[in-house]
Amino acid sequence: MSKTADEIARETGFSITTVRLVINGQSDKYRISAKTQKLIEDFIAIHGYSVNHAARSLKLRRTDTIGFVVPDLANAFFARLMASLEVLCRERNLLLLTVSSHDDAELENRAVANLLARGVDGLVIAPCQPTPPLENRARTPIVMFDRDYAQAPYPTVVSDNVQGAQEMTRRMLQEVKTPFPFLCGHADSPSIQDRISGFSAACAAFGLGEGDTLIRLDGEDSTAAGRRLMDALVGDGEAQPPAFMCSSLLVLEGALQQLKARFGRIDPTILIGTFDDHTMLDLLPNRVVSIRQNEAALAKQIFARLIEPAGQGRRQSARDVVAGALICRNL
Amino acid sequence: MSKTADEIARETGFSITTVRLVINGQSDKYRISAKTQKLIEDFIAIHGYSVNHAARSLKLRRTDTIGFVVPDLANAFFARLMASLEVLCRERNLLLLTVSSHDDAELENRAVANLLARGVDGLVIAPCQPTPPLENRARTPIVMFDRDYAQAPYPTVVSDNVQGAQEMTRRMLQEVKTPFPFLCGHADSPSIQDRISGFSAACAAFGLGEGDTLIRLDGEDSTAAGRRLMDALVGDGEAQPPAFMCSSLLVLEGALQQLKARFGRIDPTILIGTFDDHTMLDLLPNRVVSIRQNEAALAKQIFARLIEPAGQGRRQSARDVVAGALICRNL
DNA sequence: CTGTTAGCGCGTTCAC
DNA sequence: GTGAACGCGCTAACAG
Repeated sequence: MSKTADEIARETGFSITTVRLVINGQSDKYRISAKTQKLIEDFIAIHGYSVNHAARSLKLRRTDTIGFVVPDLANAFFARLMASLEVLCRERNLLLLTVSSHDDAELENRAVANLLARGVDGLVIAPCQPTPPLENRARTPIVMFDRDYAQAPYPTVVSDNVQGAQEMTRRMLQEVKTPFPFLCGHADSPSIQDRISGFSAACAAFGLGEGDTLIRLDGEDSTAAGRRLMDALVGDGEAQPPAFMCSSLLVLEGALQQLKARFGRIDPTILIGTFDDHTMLDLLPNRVVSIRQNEAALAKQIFARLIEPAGQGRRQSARDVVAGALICRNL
Repeated sequence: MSKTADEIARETGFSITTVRLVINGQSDKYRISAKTQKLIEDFIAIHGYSVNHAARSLKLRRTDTIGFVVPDLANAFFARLMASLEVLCRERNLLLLTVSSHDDAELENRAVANLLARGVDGLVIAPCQPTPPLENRARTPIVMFDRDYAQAPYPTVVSDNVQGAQEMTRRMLQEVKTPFPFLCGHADSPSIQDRISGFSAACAAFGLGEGDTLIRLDGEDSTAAGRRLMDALVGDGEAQPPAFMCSSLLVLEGALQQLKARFGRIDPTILIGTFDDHTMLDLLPNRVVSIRQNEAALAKQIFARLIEPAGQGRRQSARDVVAGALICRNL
């Protein structure tokens, strides 16, 4: 460990105050003699000094840390969001404490409690359950994102799922000009509800009736769900669907796996739509439309909500919506 | 904020020691009367209590945190490793502080310095440079992984790249029975050197001479590098290579992008080999061989090295090697 | 069984 | 220009 301010004072013979003034750059303000200053600075250059964050936190009641709880960092979206948040934190000398909940409500609660107990100065949560029972006694600023469970007593930032679904659906209809199915995992989550709304709206705008709006639901968001949904879709038929849309990359993966298992290959003429983007979609020969969330913009908005003066809308649980981008491949 | 132990003592009328004994579950040991215990527990149940980590750290000179520095969390390998490490940490009530260096030496140094200054109890680094100039004055246990820059003064844990490359090459030769190129990004890194050794060894074992061992190098690990390498490989020729191997997913992506750009499509008969695995490789119709690193085993080994008593081999900078798994698709 | 005490290192305030 | 002292909340050792 570097020296403490006390040690420096003792070993240089100056008083602790003098040393501190130099360390904190207030030497001019208090007219410390130039040579004293130089002496101390030289000593530090040799022996080093770094503040003891524990002591500092204890005194200032502030840890210079932000907690971040996500369902799963293996999900590229969360990883990218984390990267964006990290940049914002670094600019302000904050450290991001990231914990994954593995989509487990119990783990999520423990993570939140732990971070709160460690006195984070702010907390960002992508909840995996409707009601994170936060006993937030410290009144730590909290922001939720990604999933907007309506009742949340905290500001929430989400991507514009309605708009995204609508755009993607419109683009796909323009291409195939006929109804196509929307395979939805994690059907009970609010974001998915929004995506369904957007899909339905675009279908209606295209003149399709209720009966032509083909939505298939599954409870979980996984490749298994994708396989189930695709299995139910193709049934015993001999034809691969000309087009379909998925609620997430995982569902898409499962759906494609199922096609491959069932037909031995993926028909390259299928038009594919999916939420969330991934460079590996480049590998498909198919026409692919996807919605990429704007992680940087989301992070910026989250951060803004996090550090905005308390009471300025925090109580009203503001809800921010950030647009995504439509990405087209091979068309 | 929850009450402090002092407040609880004052407000219940007991002494701070009594309160603490109850809090720390040592009430039996010190024979605190049952009713005193109940009184205090009830008070806490109502008003809450959680230790102040800052004060605790200040006193115990221990933060119950582990620092983790990686080049890039968008890289699925690091994300998975982080997840594995997190589990190990949680079991021991440690919090993982993860920071990305974005493959920037300066950021890496700052991250390391910052974490060290914050007094992490251990530090795990996937270095992006040969010499992380660590002024580790606190003698914090440090473990390096993923990239083994030989001189590292700390224990290092890496995947068995020689063995992995050898196995993959052997499997591919068995399939195509003819020399094929190895496209290498980030050629100066030690892991890549190992992969090249393995590749060469397998080629030699197959009876191929030096001239048939086709290795192509690029300085960086990126899709751009992959495109460059593939471009140089196919030149003006009209044929796609029957088989090739890549040093990473990024290089593979770039190589495939280039094929697509050059020939309009990716020949599905190409045999592809790559380091690092990704479920999206399922989407390719091609035969694909890949090496998946064993993140859980790596994490376990890293953790073991991190918490092992200092001096037991730490100084000798142990080097652990963990085997990866060969994954075959469509063959 | 319970109470008292001495720091951990830092920031702040007041005194020389 | 410089020094001394207090308190943040906790742990640990010792004194009843």
